[in-house]
Amino acid sequence: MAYSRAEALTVIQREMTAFARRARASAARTHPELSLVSFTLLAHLEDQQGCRATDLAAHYLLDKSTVSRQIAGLERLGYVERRTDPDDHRIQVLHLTPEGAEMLAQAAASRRKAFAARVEDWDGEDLERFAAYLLRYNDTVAREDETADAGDSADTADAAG
Amino acid sequence: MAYSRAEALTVIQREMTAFARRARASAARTHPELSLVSFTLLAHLEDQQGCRATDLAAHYLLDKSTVSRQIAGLERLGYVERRTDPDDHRIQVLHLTPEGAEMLAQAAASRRKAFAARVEDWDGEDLERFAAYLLRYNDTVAREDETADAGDSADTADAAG
DNA sequence: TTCAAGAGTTGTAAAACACAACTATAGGAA
DNA sequence: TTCCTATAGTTGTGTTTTACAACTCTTGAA
Repeated sequence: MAYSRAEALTVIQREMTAFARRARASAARTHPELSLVSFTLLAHLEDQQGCRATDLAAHYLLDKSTVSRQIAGLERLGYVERRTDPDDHRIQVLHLTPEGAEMLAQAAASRRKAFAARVEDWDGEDLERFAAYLLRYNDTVAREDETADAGDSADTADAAG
Repeated sequence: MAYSRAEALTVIQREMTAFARRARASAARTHPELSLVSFTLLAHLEDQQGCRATDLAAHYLLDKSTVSRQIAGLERLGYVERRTDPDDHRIQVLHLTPEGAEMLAQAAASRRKAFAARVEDWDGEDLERFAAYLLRYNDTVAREDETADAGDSADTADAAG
């Protein structure tokens, strides 16, 4: 706990990145039937109570074609359904099906179990603070993306990523 | 700041995952000539002052074939060199070349710049705590992997990813 | 000397991904 | 109205990342 500001920045970047590098493999091991991508897309649909493919692409910095194919796969599996917006037929609002919600819940539960074990000796206050820091950081990134959409400085958006 | 423990867990998992999902695209945008994988491999080589391909694979949960090809690419680019261990000719200790160190420094600097801007209004103490939490969490995961190697409970290793 | 284990490479295939070109819809302007 | 531009999404195509399996080479121990 005697970091300089610069050291803290270095550590945060390195550890966040290490975490990110492991994420895919970890998810694949714990729940082979639902990749990290699929899991996060379903989770976002649940969180948002449905949204457009475009919103998913923006939120996860993916090309719309990638999202389109991912969603097509999830639809084939029966986890996602499309509801065309009655006011604008260009828009398909994506929703979890009951099967999708169930699968998400199962995957979340097994992930959650391993995660909870990993932080079982953490103090509740530390967990809260950790959560708050992550939220604060990710909110900053999200706001950058919004302004980047308006302007053109997309290259400054989300670098430590 | 009035999360229950369960809520904090949920938030941490969700936000870490969202971060992980964006990481690749972000890295690609900020520094197109050095992918997230390449960057992390080079960074680990610098951090460890050289290591084996096997160590990289274990640390990032990648298959040894994946690491082998990544390293081959970095070697072609002149960023990494191999030094066969004189005592054991099976082992190739990987090291950054001066060019690799230079490239890493440049990529780190541009990532760092964007990152620093994102947390510029953060209090130093918060940054320290955030860094400490990440270290603490990742250390737990690393220890799990070690014990998993000894035993056979690889499925419990690194689930929240 | 034989043999099992570790380090690394290569063959192969699948998945994720981006870019570009396309269709279709919507909404405003001439 | 017609035309033009923008948005939402799909599809064609090619690259990259990745894992698994089979292989070579080296080591060390039986």
